[in-house]
Amino acid sequence: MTDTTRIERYDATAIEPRWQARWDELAMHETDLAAARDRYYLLTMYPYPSGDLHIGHWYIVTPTDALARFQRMHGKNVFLPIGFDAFGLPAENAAIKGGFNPREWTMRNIDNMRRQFRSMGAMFDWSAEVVTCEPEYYQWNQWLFLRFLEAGLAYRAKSPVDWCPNDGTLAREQVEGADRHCWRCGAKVEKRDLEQWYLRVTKYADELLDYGGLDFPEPIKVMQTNWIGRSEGGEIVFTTAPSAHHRGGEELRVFTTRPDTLFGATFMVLAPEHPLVATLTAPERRAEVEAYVAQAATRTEIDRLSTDREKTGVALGSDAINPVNGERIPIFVADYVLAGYGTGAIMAVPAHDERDFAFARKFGLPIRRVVAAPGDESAELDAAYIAHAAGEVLVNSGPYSGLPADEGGRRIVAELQTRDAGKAAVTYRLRDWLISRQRYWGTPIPVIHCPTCGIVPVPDEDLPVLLPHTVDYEGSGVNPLTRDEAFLNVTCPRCGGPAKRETDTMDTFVDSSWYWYRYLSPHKAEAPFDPDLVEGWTPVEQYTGGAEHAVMHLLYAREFTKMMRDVGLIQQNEPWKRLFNQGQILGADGERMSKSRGNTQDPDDLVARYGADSIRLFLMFMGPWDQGGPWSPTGIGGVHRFLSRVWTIVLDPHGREAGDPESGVLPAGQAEAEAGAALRAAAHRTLRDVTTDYEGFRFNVMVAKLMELANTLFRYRGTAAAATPAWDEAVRLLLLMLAPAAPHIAEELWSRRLAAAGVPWTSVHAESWPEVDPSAVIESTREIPVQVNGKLRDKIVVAADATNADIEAAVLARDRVRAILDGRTPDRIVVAGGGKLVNLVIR
RNA sequence: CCCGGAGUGGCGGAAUGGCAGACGCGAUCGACUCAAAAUCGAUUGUCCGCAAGGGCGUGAGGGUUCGAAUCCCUCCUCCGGGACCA
Repeated sequence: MTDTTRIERYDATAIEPRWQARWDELAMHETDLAAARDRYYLLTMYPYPSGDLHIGHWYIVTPTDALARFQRMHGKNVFLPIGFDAFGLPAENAAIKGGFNPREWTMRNIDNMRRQFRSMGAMFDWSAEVVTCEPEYYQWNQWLFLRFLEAGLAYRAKSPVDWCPNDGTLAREQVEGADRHCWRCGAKVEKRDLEQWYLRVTKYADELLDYGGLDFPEPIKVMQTNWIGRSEGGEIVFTTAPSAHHRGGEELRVFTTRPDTLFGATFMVLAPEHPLVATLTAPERRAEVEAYVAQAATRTEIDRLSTDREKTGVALGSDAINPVNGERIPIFVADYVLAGYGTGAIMAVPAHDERDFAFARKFGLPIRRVVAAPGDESAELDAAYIAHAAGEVLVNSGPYSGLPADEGGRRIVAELQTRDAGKAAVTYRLRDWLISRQRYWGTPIPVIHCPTCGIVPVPDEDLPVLLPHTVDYEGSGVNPLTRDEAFLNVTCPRCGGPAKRETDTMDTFVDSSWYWYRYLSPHKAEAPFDPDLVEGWTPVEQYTGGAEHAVMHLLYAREFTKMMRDVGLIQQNEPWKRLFNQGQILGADGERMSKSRGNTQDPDDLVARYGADSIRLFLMFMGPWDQGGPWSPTGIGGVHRFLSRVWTIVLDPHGREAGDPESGVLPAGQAEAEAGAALRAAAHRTLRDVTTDYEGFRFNVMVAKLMELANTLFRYRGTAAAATPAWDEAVRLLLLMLAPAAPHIAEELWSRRLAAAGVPWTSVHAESWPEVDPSAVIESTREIPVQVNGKLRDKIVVAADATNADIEAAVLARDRVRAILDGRTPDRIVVAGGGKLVNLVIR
C-alpha cells in the first residue's frame, strides 16, 4: 500500500449547493436573448404545481438539461426556461374540500417546487419564469381571445355539460360510478345545454394533417392523424315523405364514405339529438320515441359508445325518399348514430356496414346487396360485406349496375349534384375546441353580457379582467363567480347601461398553448410577446415532454399557433420543430405514481443521500428515455460508485488498491508508450460514441460508455501511465463528457485540476465540446471473428491494413480452422463488411 | 375491435443484417477489518464435460440470407391510446 495521502471521500451534498450558488451568482443560466448567434431554444413541458416534485419530474428534466448543456458546449446560445401551469382543477378541488384559497395553495406548492428544481442543478433560466395564474400572464390569454373573437375564430354555441343540481358543471373526472353521481354530494348527474365558447380549430384540420418540416415521433403523428380523422365521401340529401301526420319535404342530409352503396339504403337513422326527431315522429309513436330520447340523454358516454352493446332504436313512423331512386325507406332514431359527427343522420346500408347490418337483423329490415365481386351477386350475406376486392362492381343499382364500385360512386354523386341532391364532401372527427369552463380557478373570459347590446367584448384598455382574490365556495362546487356581485356587475362598455360579466373561465389548455412565446419576454406589459424575439427564437428547436400529451396539448398548441398567425401576431406555422416524448416513470408496483396509491418517490430523500448528480445520472442510465418504466432505486449505488471512482481517478491518480496484486502494474506486455496509446484510444473512441449518443438522445448508452472509460482509467491508476500526458488528456475528456450529465462533480473536479495546475478558475460548463482525434482511434491490428457455417469457431488478429486475400490466407492457415475443415475445401469464403468478419461455408 | 409500441440472463438493459448479453444491479467466493459498513478483486445465460471443447439460447412457429434478436409471414402475451366516426 503506497497510498499515504488519503484523499477525502466524494461527498456530493458538500459540493452541490456550493456550485449551484456560484452559478447563480455568475448568472450563468441567464440567456442573452438579444444575442443573435446560434440560438437554440430547448423547451420542456412546464409542470402543474401539484405540491411536490416527484421522481417523474426529474426523469423529464434531467436529460433535457444535459442536452441544453451539451448544446451550450457546442457554442449554441441556449435558452432553457421553466414555469408553472398554475390554473386548473386540482387546486380548486383542494380548495373546495380543504377550505384553502386556490391561489394560496398553488403559490405554496410553486415555492416548494422551485426549491426542489434548484436542487437538481439544472440550467433553467429562472429570470424567464412564467406562472400562468398571475394576471401578468393570463391577461394575455384574454387579449388573444379578443383577437380571435374579432377574427371570427372564437364563437358561442350551445353544448351539453355534465350538471349536478348542487355543484353545477362537473368535469369528466368529477362524475363517478356507473350510475353517474357527483363526486362531492353524490347527486345524480344530468346533461344540461349551456351557451359556451368555442375556438374554430376545425378550420385547420387539413393543415394540421401536414407534418412537413416537423420532426415528430411517428406514433404521435399517427395519433394526431387519427384524432383529426379526415374521411372523404359524399353528402346526400334525402327528403322526408309526406304522411298522415305531416306534410313532408324536409331535407335530411347524410354523410357517407360509400356513395356507391346508395341503392342499398333500406332505412335511415337519426341521432337522438337530431333536430327533426320531434317533427318526424308520428303521434302514435310519440311516447315511445320520447322515452328513448330521454333515456339516451342519461346514458354514460362509455356505455353509449360501447361497441359490443346491442343495437337499440325506435321507428319514428315516417319515411324518407332516396334521391337516387325515389324509394321510400323508414326512419329510425338510434343512439349508435352520433349527433356530433357528420350530419347526425345516416343512410343505413345493412349489406355493407356492420352496424347497420346488426340493426337490420334485430329489427327485421331488408338487407340489399349492391356491391359484389363479379359472379358473387347472389351469395347470401351472413355479415356485412365491407372488404374491397379487386374488380368488384355495383349490382341492383339501376343504371349504375355493372360499373366498377368506385367509379359508380363518383357517377352517382355527380348525377345527384346536377339536381342539388348531393355533393362530394369531407368530414373530420376533429371538433371545435370548447374552451368554456364553469369554474373559478382559470382565466376569466373577457366579455360582457348586456341586455341591450348583447355580447360585448371587454375593451383592451380594461384588461385584465381580474379574478377576485377572495373566493367563497359556500360549501358547493358551483362556480363562485356567479355569486360574486362585485365581479358580476359592470356597466356596458358600449351603451353604459348595467350589464353582467361572463363567468366562464378558460380551459387551461389555452394557457399551455403559447407559454413558450411568453418565456421570451415574461414581464412585457404592452403585448403578449416581443415579435422580434419570437421571430428570432421560435419555432422552438426542441420540445421534450410526456407522450400522454400526444393529442390534446400538442394538437391544441399547433392549432393555437395557426390562429395567432391568422390574426397577424406571428409568421410561423408550427410552434416547435422537433419533439421528443420520454416515457413515464411508474411506481414500483408498475402503476401510475400517485399519492393516493402511496407509490411515489420523493427525490429530496435521494438527493440528501446520494446527491443530485447520482440521481441525474441514474435516471439517464435506467434505460432508453422514451421507454420509462417502474421505479426502482436498486441501481443508484452503482452510478454513485462510478462517480466516486471518477473522483478517485482525478484526485488520486497515483494511488493503488491494497490487496489487488494487479493494481499499479501495467497490463502484461504493455510498455508505458503502449499504455498511453491505449488510454488515448479509449478516450477518443468514447468521445466519438458519446457525442452521437447525446445527439441521438441515447443517454443510457452514453452513461455506460463513460463508465467503461472510467474503468479503463481506473485500471491504469497507479501505473507509470498515470503520469503521462495521455492520462491527463483522457481525464480532461472524461470530465468534459461528464459535465452535461453530472454538472456539479464535473465542475468541482475541473476546478481542482485548474487549481492544482495554478491556472485561474473558469467553469467547465463554459468549455467547448472536445474534438475527436482520428489518429488516436486508429489501431495497428484488429481482431476478426471467424465463423464456419455461421457459427463462431475462431478469432484471428491481422494488421489493420490487411486485404481480404490476406485475411483469407490467415484464416485457412489456422490450426483450429484446418481441424474443422478436416481436408475439405470451403464452398465459399465470405469476408464481410470490409473485413469485419469471416464466414466459411461448407455444404 | 382498431391504431401504435414492446417481448433478450435472476433484474434494468446493450447489440437494428456480421462475435448475443456491453454497462450496471443482484448473487457467490475472496482481500481489507476484532467485526460491520464502505472499498477493492474474481466468477456469474444455460446444459454436458476434470479440462480442452461442445450442445442449446433473444415470446412461439415458418421464411429470406453465407449469416437474423435485427428483415418478411402467421400466431401468442404485455403496455399505451382510441373505440358504433357512417
